[in-house]
Amino acid sequence: MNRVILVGRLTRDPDLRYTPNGVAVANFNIAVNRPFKKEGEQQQADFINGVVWRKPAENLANYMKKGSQIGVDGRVQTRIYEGQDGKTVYVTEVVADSIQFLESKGNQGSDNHGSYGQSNSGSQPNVQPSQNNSFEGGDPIDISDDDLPF
Amino acid sequence: MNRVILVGRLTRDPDLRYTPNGVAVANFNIAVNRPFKKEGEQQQADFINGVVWRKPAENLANYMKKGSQIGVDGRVQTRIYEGQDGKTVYVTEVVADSIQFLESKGNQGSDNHGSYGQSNSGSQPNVQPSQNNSFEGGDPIDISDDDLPF
Amino acid sequence: MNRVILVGRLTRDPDLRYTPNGVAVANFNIAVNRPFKKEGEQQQADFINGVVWRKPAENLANYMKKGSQIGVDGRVQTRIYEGQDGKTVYVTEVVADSIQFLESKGNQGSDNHGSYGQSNSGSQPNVQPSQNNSFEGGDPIDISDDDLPF
Amino acid sequence: MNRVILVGRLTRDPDLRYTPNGVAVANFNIAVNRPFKKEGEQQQADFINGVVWRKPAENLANYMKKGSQIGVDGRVQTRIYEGQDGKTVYVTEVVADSIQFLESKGNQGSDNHGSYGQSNSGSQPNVQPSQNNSFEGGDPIDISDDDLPF
DNA sequence: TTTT
DNA sequence: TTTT
Repeated sequence: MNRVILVGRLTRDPDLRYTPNGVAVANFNIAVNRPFKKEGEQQQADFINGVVWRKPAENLANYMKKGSQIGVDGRVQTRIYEGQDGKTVYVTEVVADSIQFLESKGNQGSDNHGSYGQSNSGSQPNVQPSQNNSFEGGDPIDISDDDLPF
Repeated sequence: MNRVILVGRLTRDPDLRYTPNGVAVANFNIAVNRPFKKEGEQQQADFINGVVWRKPAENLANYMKKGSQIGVDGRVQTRIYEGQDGKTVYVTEVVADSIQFLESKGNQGSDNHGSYGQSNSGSQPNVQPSQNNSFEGGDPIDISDDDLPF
Repeated sequence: MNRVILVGRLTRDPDLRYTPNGVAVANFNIAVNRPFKKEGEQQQADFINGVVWRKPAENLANYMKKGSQIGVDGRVQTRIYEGQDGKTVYVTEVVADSIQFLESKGNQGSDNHGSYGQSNSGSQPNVQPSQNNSFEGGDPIDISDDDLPF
Repeated sequence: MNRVILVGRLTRDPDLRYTPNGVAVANFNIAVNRPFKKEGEQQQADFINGVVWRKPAENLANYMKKGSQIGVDGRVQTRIYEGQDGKTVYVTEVVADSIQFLESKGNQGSDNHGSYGQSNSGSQPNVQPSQNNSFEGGDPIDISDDDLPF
């Protein structure tokens, strides 16, 4: 039994890539606001890394961008990899089984929600396979179909 | 919206400590088995870090130990702290609102489920405040009541 | 362990009432769309009854109305009561611990989303205690503080 | 977004049937204990109806029985049917995507956990298609593959 | 008695 | 640094 449900906003555009075997995988990060405790306190949030595979990965990259509100239904995954310095890195992230697009209408017709510079939000969707296969802050090496959880 | 539900087994005895203000907090790690994919594959699991505060922290440390099966209802939390080497460490963990003890009967009357040596499972419960306040693999410094999520 | 998370739209305005002791309780029903199975199929939904107590009940009635999108975090509750015909009625509903308002911006500035007539959406919020204490389709009799789940 | 997680005990043996097309479907009811409120109060529980399809339905009927502790991961479903008296009946139940068997070892070697009489727990598993297709307290008529949620 |  |  391992189930996570989150509703939050993407802190950057989803990062879509493809495994050597052509399987789509998108990494994303969402800000999930914590409930307010006290008057006058500023909003706090958890910034949670997520991964999603195959068709939902492409849909996420095609339709959602920085600032988009999404619902995530998935599970908590832990994995380890060796960092550049040879040290073991421990990763805890959410693997999404499905992602719901909230606010889709309001979002579509509007501006780019504060994305800029390094971001590719706006007119052209970021669905092209990346020329470099490293994950931003993730496993830089061996994403193969053997990693697929299904 | 931020909700996590896990059922798994403690990979070690819960680590109960107290903040300077006397608030109980327990760190734990549970192995949550993944569903079997194929015949003949060996069991895989996610090893998820958790924290629980106050009374449920003391209950966990008093009644559960390495190998105990528990259900966790909580939320995903991310936080950062500065490591010994001055680098920022990113932590993703589960903050438990409540913990259910599964298998309590079988566990009570039985042996110590493989705990040994450095473990304090068995006759004496590990509820005494620790003389040193550092977290194993966590924030070594400032645990005060201000950190409390409620 | 009993946890439910829903995201959907109110099918009518929330129905806010007060127990004899002045405790606020709101009944609501939300339509939760099922994922599309096939092209060309029409949208299907589950229509789930919910209850929420105290401050979140008043907030729901004050800020949300028919058509509003909400997230619900709660538990499944079953209860029985005796119907008008003397037969036992079995009720399964969701008791919300917390409700998140989604789409709040788009909703505030806009029209009344199809509410009319018998509905009180619009200018005057429906927070006044009702003169009659019966539940629409629920337990018609004894709502006292003893029923409170906390 | 529609997710339910429950941990509880079967209040009777699962009821396994087959659709005319040979698809397995099991109905079950689990008691989910509520958290204790006060010292001296007696344990309260919610008694929740569930359905599960295909292979997990057969596994549930084969391995679990009245009293077995299970974890359920699924969604809330509402449906209506016409009762014997011609009145519309509203049903709210949990459709399980997956069911985890808790306590499996302790359960296997032990006695029948209080089942008796009308129950078929014990040596022979209740996997045979029933000669009559009515659901105990459910839709008495048309269970066809069209009802399958996947 | 059903929402977009 | 991983549980049954």
